[in-house]
Amino acid sequence: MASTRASSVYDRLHKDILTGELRPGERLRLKDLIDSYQTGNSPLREALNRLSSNGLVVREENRGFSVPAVSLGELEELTRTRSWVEERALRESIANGDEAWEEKLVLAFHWLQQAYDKRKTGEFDDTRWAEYHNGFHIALIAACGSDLLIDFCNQLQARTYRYRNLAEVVAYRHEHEQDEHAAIYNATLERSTEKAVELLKAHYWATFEVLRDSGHFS
Amino acid sequence: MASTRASSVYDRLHKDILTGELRPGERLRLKDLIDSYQTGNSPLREALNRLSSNGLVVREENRGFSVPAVSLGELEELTRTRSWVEERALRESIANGDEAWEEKLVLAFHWLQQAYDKRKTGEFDDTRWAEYHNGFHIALIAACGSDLLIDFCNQLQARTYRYRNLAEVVAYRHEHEQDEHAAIYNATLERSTEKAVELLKAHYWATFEVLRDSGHFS
DNA sequence: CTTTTGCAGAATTTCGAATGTTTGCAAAAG
DNA sequence: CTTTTGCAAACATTCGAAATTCTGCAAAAG
Repeated sequence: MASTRASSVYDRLHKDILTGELRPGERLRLKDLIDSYQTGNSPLREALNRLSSNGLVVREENRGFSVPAVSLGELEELTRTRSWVEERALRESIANGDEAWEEKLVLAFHWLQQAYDKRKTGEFDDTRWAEYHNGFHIALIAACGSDLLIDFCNQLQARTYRYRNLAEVVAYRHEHEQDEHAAIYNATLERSTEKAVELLKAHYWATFEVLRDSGHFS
Repeated sequence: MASTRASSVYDRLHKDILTGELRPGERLRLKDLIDSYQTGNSPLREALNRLSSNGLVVREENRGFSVPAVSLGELEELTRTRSWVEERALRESIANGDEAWEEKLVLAFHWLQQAYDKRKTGEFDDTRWAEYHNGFHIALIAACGSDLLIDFCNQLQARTYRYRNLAEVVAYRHEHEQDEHAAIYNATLERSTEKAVELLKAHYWATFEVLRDSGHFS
C-alpha cells in the first residue's frame, strides 16, 4: 500500500512494536532487521528515525535503536495525560460538533459494536477491532477544532495500546468495556458534557487498573 | 556538539526553519541541501525524516521534502491548542510544584529579565532570548507531572516561534510582553491558580493578535 | 483547439561498500 | 586481585552510485 520501502517498513515496525512482537527493551540491530524485514539499510534507518520522533523507538547516538522499555509509571503518565487532554477535546467537540460529526460518531460506534458482536460467532479480528476502537475514540473528539490535539491523542492512544497488548488481558477487558463505550456514546449524543467527560475519564482509568493488576509492569 | 552528522544537520535545519531562513513552502531539494549544508545524502535524509515526524518538515512520498506552509488558521490553531493544554499543565504545576520547581522558576524568570534588560545596552541576543523565553514558559509547567505533555508544549512552542520570526514584529512585541511575563510569574508564585491561568491564556492570545495584525499571514 | 501519449531530464529513493565508533576481552600495569 | 590499556570484532553511520519515480514538454491523436 505504501509507495516507498521506507514507509512500508515503517508501517510494519509500527505494528510489530505495538503488538509486542518486538519486545520492550529489545535492541533493534540493523543487520537483524534487514534480514527479517527483507529490505535495505537506508529505508530501514529512515523508518526508525521517524519512529524515534514519535516515541515508539529509542535512538542513541552511535549506539543504534531499541524498543522503548515499559513501566507502570509511564502507563500511568499516559493515562493521566490522555485524561487531561481528551477531557478538553471532548468538551470542545460536544460544544462545536455539527451533524456531520454526529453522523461519523454514530457510524464509528456502530462498527465498534459490530466488532464486539463478532466475538460470539468466532469471527473476531483483533487488528480490525483495534482500528474501530481507536476510530471510536477519535470520532468522539473529532470536532474539537484542533488537528494538532487529535494527532497528539492518536500518539497517546498508540502507546497505551502497546501496554494493552503486552498485558495479555485483552480478552478479559473486551468482556467489560463495551458497556462503558455505550455509556460515553449516549452521554455525548445527549450533549451531557459533564457526564460524558466523567465517563470517558473513568473508562481510561478502569483500563489502567486492569493493566496494572495484570502484574506485567513493574 | 552533536556527535553524528545526522543530528548536527537536524539541529541546523531545525534552526533555519524556525528562524525563517528556509521559507515556508520552499522545496527542500536534496542536491541543494547537500551543497548548502556540506553533508551527505544519508544524514540529510535521516534529519528530514525526524523533522517530518515533528511537523517541522512536510514529506510527500516520492516527491521529497518541503518547509510547511503557514496560515493564519494554523497560527490560531496553535494558539488555541497551547491555551488548552498549558492551562491544564499550569493548574497541575501550581497544585503539585515543590520548592525545587519554585527555585527553577525563579531562575528562569531571572534570566529572562536579564535578557530583556540587555536590550538597553545593545547586547541583546535573539537566539539567547528565545532560549530563556521558552525556558520560562516550560518552567511554569515543569511540575505538571507529565513529560509527555511538556514535550507536546515544546513542539507547539517551536511551531509558534516560527510565526513570530516570520512576522518580523519581534522588536515591537519585546517592548510589551515582559510585563505580561511578570504578571504570570507573580500569580504563579502566589499560587493564584485562576489568575495565573487567565493571564497565561491572555498572553498567548495577545501574541496571536500582534502576529495576525502584522499582516504577514493570509 | 484540446487531450492524450511518449520520452528525456531531473529528482527521489535505494543499494552495497567504505568509514567511524563502540564493546568486550585479554594482556599489562599498578 | 583490581584497574588500565590495546586491540579485534561487531555494529552504526556515511558515502557514492544505481535504480526508480516524477515532471514538463513536444508530438500525435481525437
